[in-house]
Amino acid sequence: MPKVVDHDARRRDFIEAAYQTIVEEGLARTTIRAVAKRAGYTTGALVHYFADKEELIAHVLEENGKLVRERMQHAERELKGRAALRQVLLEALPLNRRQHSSWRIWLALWYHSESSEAMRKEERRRYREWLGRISAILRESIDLGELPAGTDVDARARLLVAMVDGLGVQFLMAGGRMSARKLTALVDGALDELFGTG
Amino acid sequence: MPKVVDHDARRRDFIEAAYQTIVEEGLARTTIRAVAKRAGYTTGALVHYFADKEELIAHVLEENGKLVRERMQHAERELKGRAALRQVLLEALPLNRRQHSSWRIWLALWYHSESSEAMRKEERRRYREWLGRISAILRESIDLGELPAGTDVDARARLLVAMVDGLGVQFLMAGGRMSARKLTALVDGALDELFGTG
Amino acid sequence: MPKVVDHDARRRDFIEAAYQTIVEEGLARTTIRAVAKRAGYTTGALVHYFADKEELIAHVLEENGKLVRERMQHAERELKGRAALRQVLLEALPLNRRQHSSWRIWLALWYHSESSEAMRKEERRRYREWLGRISAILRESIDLGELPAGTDVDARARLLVAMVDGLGVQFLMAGGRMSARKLTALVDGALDELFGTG
Amino acid sequence: MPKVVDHDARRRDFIEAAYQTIVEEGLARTTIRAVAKRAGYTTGALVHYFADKEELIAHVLEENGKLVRERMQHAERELKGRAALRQVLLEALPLNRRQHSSWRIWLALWYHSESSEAMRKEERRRYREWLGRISAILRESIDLGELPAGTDVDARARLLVAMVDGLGVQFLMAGGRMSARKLTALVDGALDELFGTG
DNA sequence: AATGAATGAGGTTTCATTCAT
DNA sequence: TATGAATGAAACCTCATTCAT
Repeated sequence: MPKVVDHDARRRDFIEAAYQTIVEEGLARTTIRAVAKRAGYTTGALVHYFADKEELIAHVLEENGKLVRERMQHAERELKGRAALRQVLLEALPLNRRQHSSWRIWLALWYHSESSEAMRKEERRRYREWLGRISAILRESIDLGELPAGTDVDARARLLVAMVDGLGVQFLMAGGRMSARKLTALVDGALDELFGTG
Repeated sequence: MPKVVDHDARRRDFIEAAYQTIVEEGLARTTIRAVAKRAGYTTGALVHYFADKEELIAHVLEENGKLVRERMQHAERELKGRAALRQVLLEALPLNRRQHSSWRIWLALWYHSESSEAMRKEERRRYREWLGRISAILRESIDLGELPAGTDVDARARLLVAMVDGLGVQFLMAGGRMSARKLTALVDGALDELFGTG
Repeated sequence: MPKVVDHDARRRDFIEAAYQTIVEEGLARTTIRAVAKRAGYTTGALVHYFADKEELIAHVLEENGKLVRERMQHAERELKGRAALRQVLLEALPLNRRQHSSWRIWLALWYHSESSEAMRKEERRRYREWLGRISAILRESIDLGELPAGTDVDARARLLVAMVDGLGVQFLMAGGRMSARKLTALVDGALDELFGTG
Repeated sequence: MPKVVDHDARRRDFIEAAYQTIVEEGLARTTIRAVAKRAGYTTGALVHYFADKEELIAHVLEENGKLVRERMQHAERELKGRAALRQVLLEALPLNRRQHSSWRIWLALWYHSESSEAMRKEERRRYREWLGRISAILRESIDLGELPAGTDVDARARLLVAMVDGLGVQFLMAGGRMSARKLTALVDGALDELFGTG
């Protein structure tokens, strides 16, 4: 019998180590040595689980997507219409530690997407999900009578996603000079306007 | 007798070469060798003008900011109120070749801002300018009667900047799947709403 | 009770797998992982049967020698004198798939012989066999009256072996630009001369 | 002014170091580290002159070809007909230190030719030269009346080249058990037969 | 007997930086 | 000032070998 090792658990270890390294050091400084060391193994061990660096990074992206998705789905399950929309948008912003990490990944994604097919692919998937999710909630809001029937759902969804992406960047770049409260207020202001409650 | 050299002109050569290299190859592939070669000099020459790579990059960022500023100022000189706002927002989006280049720089900025003080500093300057410019136009619109007097100028400005940043990223990531026309329509839709002309 | 395993059969599996890998990938790319995988086992299993890589390779060489020997012996059993000589020489050339494989092994042997005692040893054995075989057939030809009694058997044998080795290399390097027919014609021309039938 | 360096001389240094390393250690152990060290530089320096390992090796092959060519041409200038042929054949055999080195290169060439286009190309060039040279001398011998007019020059040339290649390998593999005198005697025996003087 | 995870040395390559000229 | 050769650290990747199970 082989040395008893939970192969999947070990893979998760490396993915988690890579995730944390990207978040803390940036993708450029995320070397396989650094990842392996953080995970408590040697570089050679990492290669057992991921053929090369690119494959490892791809898994990190996938993992990040999965985490975000779960948080969003949770918000949708609990709430409806405007309340759900608000929760999903806030959940996407870098207000807490987990989301802050996801944002570091996204910035890396945006930056590298011009030179990496894997990155582009992942980023497109992210947008597709985002737009689909927001659109669904908007249609729900229409059904609930919160929004007028003639609302251009697709355009609205794109503008909301843009707002979140843009506010997220602003918040990150402010480096503590913008409060979470202010960020939330901006989102609520936009929602007030959208739902005609301003 | 010292060799007569236009020190500033030479510096601009290197900055321009670095700018083009970042835009075309990405910051990761922007080696000082590549920059020096593109400028028509050797690595050793570059070192005379910039202490290290980071200093060179910082100057590229500054240069990029200057270029964008000039385009914006031009738009402001020619137009007023809503028309000026529209022009400034469109000017910021990656619709033409020049703006596309600036966006490549910004993505690099965002990505590296966590690990580079120079990047953070430049990015904060960019936001300050952006917000100041938009706020000024919004106030102008209020004066012109295009917007109600009670408009929260600061919040509006932040949301507009966020929209532009977010839409810019969406457009870049779409990689040709989103038309310039559609992007413009999204901005116009947002302006219609803001100015109550939807 | 120990697990019942046909030790020799398992060893042959590995040797055969290594043989095929060398032939198809070259000795440089013949990693023990690749061999083990091709054999349907893991690297750890291979180690049970061969102390290290060199020992495995040595067995491949031995196996290859055995295969060639069998083909030659078959030719000798069926034919006599010049006819046997012709058959043995042609059997040695890389005209068919099996022989092509042996030639890949020999080229590896020649190349590595300077740095590997095992290789040198195997190669010397190959020559000893070759020369003994050819010499025996030449003496047979003398007995049959096909060759004059004064023939310098040893020199003749060495020149014939050299011819085969040299032609084999030419054929392999030509990479399809030399036909099997032409190769055969060259051998027949040499035999015509040797046996005074040109 | 730059550091004064004879660029071509430096390249030759590296090529010579690589040549010696291949000869003494074999191509497999010819690492760029080893080559650079032997040349007295660091690995980084080597990269200034050769983009990668393959390019360096290609130059070694070319250099080797040049050396052999020069020796052959010298033999041809001084002698005619059979005497020239004898000299060229002996010059090709690994009888002296210089030729011994060339043979190590050729064995590497043969071995790696299946997996390297550069190797195949170089080897084909070697054969073309070889055959052309021998054919020319054979035609000269016909003109001189040393050989009958009907001699099949092409077939003869191929057999002579094969003989030399085969004898060279035998000699190398014998590892000192075959004397230079014996090797020369074998060649002379073959020439006696060819020129009808046996 | 067999597994296959893990090690760690060693390979090629890239590149910011230094420095003799 | 300018050159560009040279350094040397660090990156990714490969792989024979070891060893706990």
